[in-house]
Amino acid sequence: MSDEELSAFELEVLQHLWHLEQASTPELHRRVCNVRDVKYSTVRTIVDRLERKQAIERIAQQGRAQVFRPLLSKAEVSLPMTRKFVDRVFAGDSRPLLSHLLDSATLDSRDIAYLESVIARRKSELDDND
Amino acid sequence: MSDEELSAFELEVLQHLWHLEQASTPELHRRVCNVRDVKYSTVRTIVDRLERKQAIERIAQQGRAQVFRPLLSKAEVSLPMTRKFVDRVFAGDSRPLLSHLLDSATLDSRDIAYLESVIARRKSELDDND
DNA sequence: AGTCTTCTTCTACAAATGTAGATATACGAA
DNA sequence: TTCGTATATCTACATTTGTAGAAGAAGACT
Repeated sequence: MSDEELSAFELEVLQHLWHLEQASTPELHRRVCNVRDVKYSTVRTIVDRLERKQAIERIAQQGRAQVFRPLLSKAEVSLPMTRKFVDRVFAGDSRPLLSHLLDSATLDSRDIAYLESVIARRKSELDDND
Repeated sequence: MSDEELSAFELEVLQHLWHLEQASTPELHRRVCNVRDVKYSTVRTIVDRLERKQAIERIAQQGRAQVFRPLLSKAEVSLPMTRKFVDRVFAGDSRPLLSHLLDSATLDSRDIAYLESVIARRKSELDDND
């Protein structure tokens, strides 16, 4: 079930689709080109691979261009990828990553208030023997 | 400067080296085999690639076995990889990852106390206009 | 209707990755 | 000192990934 690995480039295109909700291949090509220069057929190949991996689906035709939308939600992608990443890079222990992010992320007061509330909850849920 | 990408398998072997501080190829093979079954020459290939990427170096000979040690620290590997991961999977915004980890990580009271202190510091460092 | 464009589809290809076999060789034991 | 075995080295190969060209076809413009 959608458990194929997604490559860096595939993720890049999927990000655009998440952002746009849906998009044609030419549109995706333009978006990618805003960042770096790649040929249309390159992007098209990535789109095909995403479709084969059932990460996106065709939903319409705009002129001769096909329109796609994501089949996988951000969470469906990011949760398993995060697990794998933590396993690979942090030997399964997410705490160093957590503390690094807490230290380095750009956070405004609202973010901080939210994080405080999550920590407060985690604290209240502690077993006595922790 | 050590800016090559490290593959999943290369990271796995490097994790063992970080843990052991140094190890011979046969030792690494044994460790990897504790988890899944791979041939000696497979591990040896990975070790060679790590050496070519200057992620590890030979430091000794034990009988006919060569002993290696990491040349890259955990931080030297995990910091750039984390940046790339956040870019790819979270479009550069680490906050969703942060809150997911804060929510899901296994934390004892000591961990929580530490995280509280980091948040307190971040809070105290807030600009007024944040 | 004819032509120009723009997309699609197919094919290709080098590099990286995971995986392993074959062959040579140096240690260590007998 | 010889021999068996554990290691090293080298070669190989399928798959995935990033990248793109060629050829055909469907819309759009005149």
